[in-house]
Parts: sequence; structure tokens; C-alpha cells
Amino acid sequence: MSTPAAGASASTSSTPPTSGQAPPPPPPPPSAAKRNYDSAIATLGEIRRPKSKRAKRNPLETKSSLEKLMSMARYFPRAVHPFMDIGLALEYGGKARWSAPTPAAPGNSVVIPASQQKEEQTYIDAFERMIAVSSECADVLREFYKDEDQWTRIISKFRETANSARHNDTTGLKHKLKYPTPIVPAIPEATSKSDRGVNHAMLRDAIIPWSLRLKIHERAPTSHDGDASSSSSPTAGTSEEEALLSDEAKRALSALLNGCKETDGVTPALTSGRFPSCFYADGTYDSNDPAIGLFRAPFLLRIGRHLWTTPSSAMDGATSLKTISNARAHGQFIVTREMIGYICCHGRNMLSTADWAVKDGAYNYQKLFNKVVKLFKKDNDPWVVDTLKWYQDGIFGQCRNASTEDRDSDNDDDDEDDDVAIINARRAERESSASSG
DNA sequence: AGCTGGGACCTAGCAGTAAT
DNA sequence: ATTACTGCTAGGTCCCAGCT
Repeated sequence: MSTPAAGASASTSSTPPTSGQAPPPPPPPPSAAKRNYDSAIATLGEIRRPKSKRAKRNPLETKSSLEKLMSMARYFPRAVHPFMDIGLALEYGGKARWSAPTPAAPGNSVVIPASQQKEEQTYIDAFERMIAVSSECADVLREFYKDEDQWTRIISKFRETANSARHNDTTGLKHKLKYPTPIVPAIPEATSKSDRGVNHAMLRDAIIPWSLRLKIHERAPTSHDGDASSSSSPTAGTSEEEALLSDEAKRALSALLNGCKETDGVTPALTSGRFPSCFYADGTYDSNDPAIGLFRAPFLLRIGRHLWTTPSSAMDGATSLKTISNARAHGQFIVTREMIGYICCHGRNMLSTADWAVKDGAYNYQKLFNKVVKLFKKDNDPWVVDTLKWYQDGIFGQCRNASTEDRDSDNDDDDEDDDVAIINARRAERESSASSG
């Protein structure tokens, strides 16, 4: 926040990029365009704050135009797409929204391949979702779009700010390992992430899919077969416990620790094809219907609260939005599928040894995000409605003090992943049985 | 060289409380 | 009841170090 404020106080010239104004007199080269941009930025950074008593204010109402633009940039990774290049979204979105279509010369038309059109449309959709936050910001952006140099600079600033917001979220969540479960042994905050992931018995269970989690905890048959204890839900392993494992379980565990491949070598254990077991509510996983209990983990809810209400409300929830928060900053009080996707990516990343990136070994976070978003596409599906309501109640509780348009778009992902395929198949079965019955 | 994470620091804003 | 002040929390920025 210091940068815009400093910019505002440092400059007294004013050339706001408002529509309908004549262009400013040509300043001397060589940095005419830069000064033009700087003065515009400085003017946008100016803000008239009330000097009297601090009354309760809506952050969106008191922000300068530049602050609102940057808030929009921060909104992008959190609620639009954490892995999409915001610069390309601005490029394609701005072009689609504000560029006049150029008529192709007869016999000289250029046909854009369908795949490229689809990709561009993805960026355009993301851009539209982003600027839906504020029509005022859209108007300001349009003024920047009119000048190529200013547009380039504002794109750079959007990239920088969006990345900073994601960085802040990652840093804030990095040491919140109490969100998934009380970790035993506890991991000191000062340590790096190298002792997480499959290297930590409890986090290993959390980060691997349920199918593998069940497999590596399978016990060898004993004379006590049939005891309730032998069929209890698998949790963190000890050396004693490992001694009781079946040979197959030992092989699977060894393979996991050595190369993250299951013993049959067919299915990678740690790919984005299957959701981590920590995404499920306790004791709900059903291999026949992976949708049951999916995303209903308190762990994910806590991350959602951490990101959107405040870190202090993460564990126990908030009955009201009392302090400043991302929800207020962005004017976002409705949980969307993109927000859940972002939550899932952070949830998986904070358990992993790897830092934030698109890929963590064989695990692709972008695919994970796309999978989550894809699962929530059917707006009228009972599972979608129930799950979204669960998050809405869990994150915002009773503090739904603003309405935000339900942003709806189609970021399709052609990859049909394991869990998604099964879930969709079960949905189809339910729908067909409902229609026949 | 560029990117990313860590952490210190700055600032905004809320809530509580005292003063008028 | 209104205003002014203060403490605390949380978001954002900046800078440095380590890594690729």
C-alpha cells in the first residue's frame, strides 16, 4: 500500500486517464510515455479520506482507483484462477472487450485454429470474471487500454500484485499445520518443508489418495482377525504398527517412499488423478462413489476461513466479519467453485515438501484446480448445491452482508481424471435411475 | 539474472473505551 | 449520543538470501 501512497504524494501533475478528455500536451522526450503513466498512476493513487472521526466504512468505497485495480489483481488468483497468467487475461480480455473488430480484406482472412480460439476464450472468460468485481475498475482499465505503453505497464503491475497476493497466502498458510490435524510429532515453524509430504507419517496419510492410504495400512492376517482394532481406520504409522503390515502394504509403502509409484506400477500414487485423502470428511470415503464426503474436510474449511475471513477465525469460524479480511477487501461474500479450487491447491501444497508451483513432481496443481472447478459445473446437481452451501455456511456463516454475482464460466479441461470420471459416472447413474423411476 | 520464500516493517481498519 | 483516542489484528510491501 505504500507504493501507491508514495506515488500520490510525490507527484502533483494530474493527467487522469478519463474518457472524453483531450490528450495532454506533448511532453519532452525521451520519457514522455512514462511520465504520462506515472502521473496517471499518481492521480489514481490520490484518495480523499474523511478527516473526522473514523466511521465504519466499506473498504471498496474508500479505495482509490489504483487501489481498487490492485485489489482486483489480488482477487484474480484467489477467485478466478491461481495459475493463469493475469497478463494474458488482460491482453485477450481487453482486446475482446474494447478493440473494434478489424474487417478482414477479401481473400486475405486469417483463420485462427479452434484450439487457439478456445484458449483465448478461457483468458477472456477469466478477464470478465475479474472485472465483474467492479464496473468502475473496468472503466479505468479501459482508459489504460487506449495507450499501448500504459497498458503494458499496468499489465506488469497486475502481474506483480497478483503474484504478491498468492505469495502472501502461501506464506500465511505455510505453518498452519494445525488446520489438517494436530501434528505428532509437531513440526517446528522454523524448519523447511522437507520433512512434510510422504516423509512425515501423518502428513503422508493426508496427502495420498484414500485407495493408497488403505493399501499401505493393510495388516497381515493374524490370529486376532476379526477384532475391531484390526479394521480400524488407518492413521499415522509407527514402527510397531509397520511391523504388523501385510507384505503388500510394506511393498506399497516402500514404493511410495522411494518413487511415489504403487507396486503394480500402473497408477502413479501422487498425481492429480486422485484427490488427497485429506480432502474427505473423516470416515466417508467410498471407492464406489468418490463424491461422498469429498471436499467436506474441516481442514479445507479452515483454509477457506483463513483466506477469506481471517486467519484468527480459521479454526472456529466467524459469526460476523468483524475485522478487515480478503472477503471485505474484494467484496466477495459468496463461495464460488474457483475459490474452492484455490483452497484445495493451498491445502495440498501446505502438506507437500514442494513450494508453490504449477507442478510438484508428478502432481499438477493446475489440473487439480481445473478438476475441482469442473466438478462444480453442474449448478443444479444436489452434490454441488450441498457442498457449496456447506462452504458458504462454514466460511461466512451468518455474515453474508453483501451479494456478489455468481460468476459463471466455462474453463473446460479435457483430461478425464480418475476421481472425476467415477463421480460423473455415478451422477449419470443417479440421473438415469431418477428419470426411470 | 531471474525467481521465490522468509521475515521485518508499514499501514489500514475494527473494536473498545474515555471524554465531551 | 457523538467524538476522539488507543490497541490490536491482518494485509501488503520491501528487501535480502538461496536456488535454478
